[in-house]
Amino acid sequence: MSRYNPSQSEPRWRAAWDQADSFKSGADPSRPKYYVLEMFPYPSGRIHVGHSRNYTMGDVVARYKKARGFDVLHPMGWDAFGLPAENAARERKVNPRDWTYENIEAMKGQLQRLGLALDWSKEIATCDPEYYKHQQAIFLKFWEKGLAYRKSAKVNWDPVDNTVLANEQVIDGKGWRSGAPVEQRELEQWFFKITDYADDLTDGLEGLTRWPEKVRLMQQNWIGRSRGAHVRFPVANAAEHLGAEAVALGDRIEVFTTRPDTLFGAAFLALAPDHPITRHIAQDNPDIAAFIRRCEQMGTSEEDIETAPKLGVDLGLRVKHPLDPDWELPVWSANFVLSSYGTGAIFGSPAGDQRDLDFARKYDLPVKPVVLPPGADAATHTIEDEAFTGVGVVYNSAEWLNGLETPEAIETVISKLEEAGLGAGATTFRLRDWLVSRQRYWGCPIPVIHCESCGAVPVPEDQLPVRLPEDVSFDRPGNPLDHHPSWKHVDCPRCGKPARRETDTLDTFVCSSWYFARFTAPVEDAPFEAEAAARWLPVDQYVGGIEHAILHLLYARFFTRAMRDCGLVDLPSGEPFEGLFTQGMVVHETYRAEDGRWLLPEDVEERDGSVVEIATGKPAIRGALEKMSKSKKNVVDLDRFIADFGADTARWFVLSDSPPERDVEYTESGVEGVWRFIQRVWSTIDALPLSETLPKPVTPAAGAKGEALALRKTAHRSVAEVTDAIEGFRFNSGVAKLHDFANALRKTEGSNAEGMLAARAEAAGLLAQLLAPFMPHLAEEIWARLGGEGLICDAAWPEPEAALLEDETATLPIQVNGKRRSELVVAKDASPDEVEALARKDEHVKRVTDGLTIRKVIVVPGRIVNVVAN
RNA sequence: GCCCCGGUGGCGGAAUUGGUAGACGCGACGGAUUCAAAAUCCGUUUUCUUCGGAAGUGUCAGUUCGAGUCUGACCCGGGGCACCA
Repeated sequence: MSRYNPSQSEPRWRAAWDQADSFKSGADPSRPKYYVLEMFPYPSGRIHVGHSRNYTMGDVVARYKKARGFDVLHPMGWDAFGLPAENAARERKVNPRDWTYENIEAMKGQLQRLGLALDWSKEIATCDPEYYKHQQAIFLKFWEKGLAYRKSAKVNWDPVDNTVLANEQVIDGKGWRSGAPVEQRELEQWFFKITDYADDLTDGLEGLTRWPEKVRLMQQNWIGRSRGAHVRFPVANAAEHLGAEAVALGDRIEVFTTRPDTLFGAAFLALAPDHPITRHIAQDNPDIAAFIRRCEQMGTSEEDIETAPKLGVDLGLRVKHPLDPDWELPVWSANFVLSSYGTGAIFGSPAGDQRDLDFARKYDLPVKPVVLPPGADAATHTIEDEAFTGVGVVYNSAEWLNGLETPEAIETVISKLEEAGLGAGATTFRLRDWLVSRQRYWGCPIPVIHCESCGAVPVPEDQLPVRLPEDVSFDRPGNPLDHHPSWKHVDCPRCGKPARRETDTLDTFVCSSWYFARFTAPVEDAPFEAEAAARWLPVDQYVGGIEHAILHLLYARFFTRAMRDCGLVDLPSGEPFEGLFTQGMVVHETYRAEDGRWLLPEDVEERDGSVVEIATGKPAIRGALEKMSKSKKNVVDLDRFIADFGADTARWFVLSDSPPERDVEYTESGVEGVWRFIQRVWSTIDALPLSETLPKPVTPAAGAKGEALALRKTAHRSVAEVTDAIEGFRFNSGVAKLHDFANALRKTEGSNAEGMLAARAEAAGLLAQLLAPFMPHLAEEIWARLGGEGLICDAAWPEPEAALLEDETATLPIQVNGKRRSELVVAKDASPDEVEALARKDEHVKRVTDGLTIRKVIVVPGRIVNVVAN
């Protein structure tokens, strides 16, 4: 009996796949296409077992779809621009380019050793000028179309990474990479007009039925569409308080509200502290200037905001109620009004909004309820400390409005406002435009030249790419492109006068917003071939981490729409990813020394129930299970793992036990279990007689009886079950079913029943085919051993024989009053009456119903019998 | 505070439309093999039990002939959003 040796077997099969060009896409355009993609990696160094889960899942799908007859595109590339390369340059004095390409080479080898069915002919690296020159062309196209623009705005500044960040990259007020608290700076920067698509991006979510509900919800919340109205309040005493500039600032104050139906409950207007009118009045009013300063000094952290009291100051300004000219309202400035949302101004309706109520109570402003909650009595309903924010019936308002239900009242008020020319229905969004400038070196240069006479001028297309200079110095902080002696000095392409090159680079999320399109045909003279993109897009199955739920996945959806509208891609929906799967991580135990150092799991051991560091003998602390990461020292290197156990073990392990969307814990014993399984499968195959005497593995063992028939049933049932599991992304269930199947096959060893050899040969062939997407090397080895034709990766997926999926008899559980008491073996086509009669005669049923009357017997054919007795 | 997801043996988890709860794996225990160990193989493994059976899927109620699955309230864990008008 031989053992299975992956280190000998696996390289042989990878060479065979390479030689046959097995995974080349587009080989047969008559087949339906299937595009499967895993989020491409950042070349950070080396791949560990944690990374491999993502690629393995995509690979199962790719291999399965190929077997199902699809022309599969499964490419791989490198999200190669980014800060770690610059940090490496600073710390180790290496060139970011060299560092990146070395990592790419190392990681490519690792991915290849994992046995992934990838089409490497489509490989791309975003830091390659061949890639980013097209990105620069797309940028210029967006600019031409008004989808890219430059403006001065308050932006998020990361003081550690020394660059600005998009809103999406600020998590809890901190930079997404550095974790440093973000500062606000007024800078002139490039933006993409993602807000143009805010509506469409929200509406499009509904069609993404193969996306996780959770991701769609997160995007919906992030875009934050609210429908309501803009309402303009005429200023009653503008001349007094705003002076000659009243007209410039507007003699009306516009607010946004989602509840125009509560307009008659208005008690005040409130402006943001940095609203232009607030600022203007503050020029001559020290009290208000002091208030603004005080608001600016307030923290922006979660805790600060939660505990911050409502603060405000009366600006002295008064406005007229838009639907009642005799009614004047005071105008305040309040710290809870944000200048960045809506119009930066609100009308306070204290009975219907908790913040307004808190504010009104504090400053003694009137609280008039105008919405009557369902079931409440108009005569007695009052508001104390809690506002009523729900829907109901309007009262205490204008005659024409009283008595209307909330939705109708909203519509009615909007029409009245429109008639009066003082408002209109409106939709606002939380989403802001995407800030894409970065003050970094290792990114795609923005192809713009700044000229004193001509302004910002696009680099002519025939001069693209604008290449990054390679002779850069990281000796001082800041952007090396700014410090470069010559790179930024160019002549204006329009007037020829000396000008300055834009030294900002594009956010690396721009690179990942269209790479999936370039994969379809990475040609030289275009971002991608329009025809190829039209055939392959959208991606049928995308696999990646949940951490990109908003960032990458939202940007890519925007970018695809923008490319569509620039005529670059023919994809009417604008949706790049038809199916999305967000996989869980591989987590592993962590250990720390008492002084806080992270320790490798192999550097600690258990002594008398507690953990100690082997080197020092000092106690160590067992930490939480954490996602594998270098900084926590709990990674398992993929090369090391493959050398010890083989790629198939890694693949099988990361798919076992936990559902794909949840985390899976890395354990030595789990890995050993996989190793045992592989050896057992191999020895089961090895126990079959030599291939010459065996039927070919695809031959049905027709006419089997008894034990042989039972094995055939198990085999064909397994085909159906494993197929379902793969289709439904339940790889852990597929793994379990394959365990069952392999165990069943193994149990038939030594049986001399009639027709058994043929049945075993057939089953072994089916087992190999079902294993193939999960453990492709072992599957090839078995296939060859059985004398299968060609490579198993080229074989068509097996179809179960329908007749073998059904039994002639059914085992029905019998319940009495819902409790299982017995079971009954009946013919599959037994009539309900027969089954009922048998159930009534059952010994256990008789015993349990002794002394009771059987009221009813429910027979669910083929499933269950329930006897109701009392 | 709002929204979403989850809670099943010692552990990871299975049970896809309401129909035999605990598949499969890990661990543990017992046995075989061995001078011994490793490896391997066989068996047991939800709990209680008077060995007939009884209880059991976070808690409490409900719907149903029948609930892990559906409904309501609550408890616990995880995630997202957050003075967003």
